[in-house]
Amino acid sequence: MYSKDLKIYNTLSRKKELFEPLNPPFVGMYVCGPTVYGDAHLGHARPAITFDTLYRYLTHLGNKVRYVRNITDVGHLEADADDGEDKIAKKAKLEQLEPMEVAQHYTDTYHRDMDLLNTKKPNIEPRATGHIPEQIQLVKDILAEGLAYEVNGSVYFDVLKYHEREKYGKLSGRILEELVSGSRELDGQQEKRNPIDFALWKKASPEHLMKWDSPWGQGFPGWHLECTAMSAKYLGKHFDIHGGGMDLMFPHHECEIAQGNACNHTDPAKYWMHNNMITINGQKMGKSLGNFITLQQLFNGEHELLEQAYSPMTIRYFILTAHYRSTLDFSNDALKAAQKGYKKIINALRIAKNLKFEQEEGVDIDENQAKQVEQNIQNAYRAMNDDLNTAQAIGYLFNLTKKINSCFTGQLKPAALGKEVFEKMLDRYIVFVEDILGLVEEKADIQYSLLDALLNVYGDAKKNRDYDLVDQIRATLKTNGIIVKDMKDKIDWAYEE
RNA sequence: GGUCGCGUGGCCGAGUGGCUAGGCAGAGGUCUGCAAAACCUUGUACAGCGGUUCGAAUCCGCUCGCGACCUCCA
Repeated sequence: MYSKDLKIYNTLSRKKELFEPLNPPFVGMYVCGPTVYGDAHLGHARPAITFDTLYRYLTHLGNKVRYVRNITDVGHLEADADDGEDKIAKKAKLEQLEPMEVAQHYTDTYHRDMDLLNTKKPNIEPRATGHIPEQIQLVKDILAEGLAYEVNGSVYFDVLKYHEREKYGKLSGRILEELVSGSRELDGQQEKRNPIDFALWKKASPEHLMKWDSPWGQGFPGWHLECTAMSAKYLGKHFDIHGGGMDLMFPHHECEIAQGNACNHTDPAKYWMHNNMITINGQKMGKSLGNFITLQQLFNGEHELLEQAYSPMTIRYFILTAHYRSTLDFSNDALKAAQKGYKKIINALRIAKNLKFEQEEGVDIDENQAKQVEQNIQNAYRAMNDDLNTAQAIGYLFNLTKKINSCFTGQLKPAALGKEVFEKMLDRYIVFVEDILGLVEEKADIQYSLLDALLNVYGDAKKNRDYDLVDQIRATLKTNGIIVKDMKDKIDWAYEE
């Protein structure tokens, strides 16, 4: 069989490490989910697809994975906000809606978009607002440890004191002294003993919409607390994998580590994984830069930077063609190329599902061809095992694509591969494309039985040399995104690339 | 300013001391009524300058360029 030794890059050690579950075959995986106060955009797609693929691959390798991804429906404090109003509440006022109504709406649209990208649902998708008691308990625990202090109804984490016990900054590589000297004075920091301290619990102003009773008065939980509370609740105090975008490394994940160590006396996760960022035409995506593209805009092409619409599977494929730790640049040229590549894979997938082995007289096994097939399968696994290198794995899949297409057109006889290798090739190809990479066929808006009937007419017309009719059928199908494939002994169709 | 990372052929994007990445685009070919699809062939790429080495895109140094985080953000 193929190697199951998966190596993943652990941000904590800055090295690729062999992945060894804490309690095999069970694997606990926590990924930072969206803050639901706006439509899902490109930046949400990458971590969702990256960790979906990890989830799929870990499962494929035989692990029993519990995948937890939170919904942040308590807005985080805004950086420069001096009114203590959180993101969700702010948007709510703007739209005259209840905060939970806003959260529900964007949770729904997030789910819709994630479904379109064919990401599997997490096993548990906890909401921050559903875990206020747990978060209050955490604050109490950290206070009891003497690593937090209360000021005017807010509670702050005492980073310096924590640092005496456990190093602060080990995930992001920050040096505490530099953080202290380099931090800026922001509004509302007068309460803190030190600028780098962070809020565990924040006092709510009277006009603040989302607030809860606590031992320190009415307020709401701090930036980083929900992940500590919910990961511990559902995965335990020490679990296998914690994932998220690189931008969350500091301060969010650093603070989670501090909180976890403060109250649970252990690092929350054994492996920390971070996907890199996305750029658009070489530029960082940002609301202020006017290149903020939502997934829906991408799917329907309605954005001034987009020359056309790009389907969800094109986006998924595109994201998988780069390694998750590399930055990935979105451009029309790159996406158009991705669209063609995706369709090439899917056309071969269709073929792989329908091909049957045929033994033929006088066809000997071509050892060289058979060996190439074996090696490409092995290499695809090796690539995935090497820190989830989907880009490289796809490269090997394209080599198999050629073999599959050749078998279909008759240029390579299945018998030349031998039954075992041939069937393994088809099986592994389907498993890789559909189960591991999560690439599925986006069906054209067309009835397949009618398509077959039309192709019969097409075949007859060809026999009768009625080329006007032949061309007409071709043209009609082409407008529906279907290409007719004429081969020596048969006729088939494919999605237009 | 501090910390970290990156610069690969026309484009995208793997690789990271010697072994074809791959896709898109381009060129030639097979097939075809013509096409398309598919397949085959085709690209002397690794920012620049030095250094280490038998050998460097891959290691080291410098220079230039780009980016990320430090501040809402995935």
